[in-house]
Amino acid sequence: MNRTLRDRDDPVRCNRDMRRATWESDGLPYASELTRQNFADLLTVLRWNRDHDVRFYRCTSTLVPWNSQFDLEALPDYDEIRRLAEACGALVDDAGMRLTFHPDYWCKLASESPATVDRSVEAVEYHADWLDLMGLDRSPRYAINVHIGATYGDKTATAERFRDAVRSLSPGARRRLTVENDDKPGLWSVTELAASVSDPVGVPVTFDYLHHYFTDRGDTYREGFETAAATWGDVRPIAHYSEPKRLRDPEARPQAHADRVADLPAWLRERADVMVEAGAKERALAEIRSA
DNA sequence: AAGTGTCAAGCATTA
DNA sequence: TAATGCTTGACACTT
Repeated sequence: MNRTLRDRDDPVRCNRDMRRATWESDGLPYASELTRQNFADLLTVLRWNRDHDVRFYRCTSTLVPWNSQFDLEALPDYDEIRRLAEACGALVDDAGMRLTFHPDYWCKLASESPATVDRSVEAVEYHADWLDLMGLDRSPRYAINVHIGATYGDKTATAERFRDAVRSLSPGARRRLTVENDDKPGLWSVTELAASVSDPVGVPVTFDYLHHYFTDRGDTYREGFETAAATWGDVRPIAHYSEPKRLRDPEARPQAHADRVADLPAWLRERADVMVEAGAKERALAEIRSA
């Protein structure tokens, strides 16, 4: 989100949503209206980003609320929504910006439950539909970034299920999928992802700097990044950078992200497009640029 | 008008 | 066995 635009008297935001009861009573027409407003505001955010030299944007997964329940073409305002989406994509492309999605925590492609896998595959697919609607390349340049996010007590079997889910994706979804290292020691490190997911089925690994602290397996940050970077082929790698909130607030969980960042490593910026993950969002970026 | 608790989706971890 | 966090807003309800 963009805090500057969100905090205006007339807020600009792309995550208008509704609850189940509203979906059941108001259905597609209301979903269409929210989607239209979300895309209209996405265009405003992207213009702001272009004008302020913010070249990397993580878009909300609530861009099209309840999209698991319908196809985009079914929306009453589809034509207008498509025009707005195409304008968003053209702006991103013309300005050389990157735009990524990060499906929510319940997107579990390697779940032991086939129904959960089906819903998760469907979630990745509708994120890909949005990127297609915007006319953006089917490439991890415009990533749909997920975590495996679980082991189910058996990493080998979990990796196998993840690979099967990847193989079941449509080309537009599969070619944009990336997988990120987790933030708990028992879960997935960059080395494990590179070996069990990237090498066999070609999914690039997003290196998250803070998460590497919890899953480093003895590798330095640079070593972890190099392992991940090698999985990106011709596409410039994505890295996530954030600092622990605990540096400023001793009560905070070790995994919690700080509102701001102080030190964005130069070596990382040289090799990757870096997404700053900070509570203060674009303000955190402005502050390190002016420092 | 402003504040509070709960809400579609899944796991690992901690209490 | 039950909270908690992951992110933040929608909505119903209370003040």
